[in-house]
Amino acid sequence: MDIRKQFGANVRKHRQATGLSQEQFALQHDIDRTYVSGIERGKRNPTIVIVNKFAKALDVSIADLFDGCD
Amino acid sequence: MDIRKQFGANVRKHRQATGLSQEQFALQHDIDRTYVSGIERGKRNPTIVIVNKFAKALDVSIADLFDGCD
DNA sequence: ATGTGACTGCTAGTCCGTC
DNA sequence: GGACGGACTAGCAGTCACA
Repeated sequence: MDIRKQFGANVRKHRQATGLSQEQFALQHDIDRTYVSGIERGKRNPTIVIVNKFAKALDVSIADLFDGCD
Repeated sequence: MDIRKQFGANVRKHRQATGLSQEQFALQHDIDRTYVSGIERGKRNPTIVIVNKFAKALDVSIADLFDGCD
């Protein structure tokens, strides 16, 4: 599976676990609304700094966001 | 600790575990030698596609490359 | 065998929208 | 609420000469 899709799926899973919408989540953590959308759909190829930002925002480890890769 | 430095340190650790020099490693996996150098020194902010490439080249999981990040 | 600055092409990251 | 498009700037990918 494409790593971008896997990463996006994990972001979505953990965001939904927080009960927040993409918009609420984006606003709360100072991220662009459309960027969250793009990430979750696997259309983006984020840098590790962004990965770190999402991990902290979702309150999960970075490893959790790469769960299922391989 | 800066995630770029942590990532770089982990890459270096696992590369050295293979017994290969930066140059040998770079040649073997079709990566530029100076790029490996930049990564290991934490001067680069690679994308997850690159992270995936390094994980496969080093034969470790992606989580291993983020070991020690909080 | 590795560190470093500089460079070009392209894309990551951001902002405005519509459906 | 979320998908998707266009446009823009900052910064990454990839490479080189040189130390």
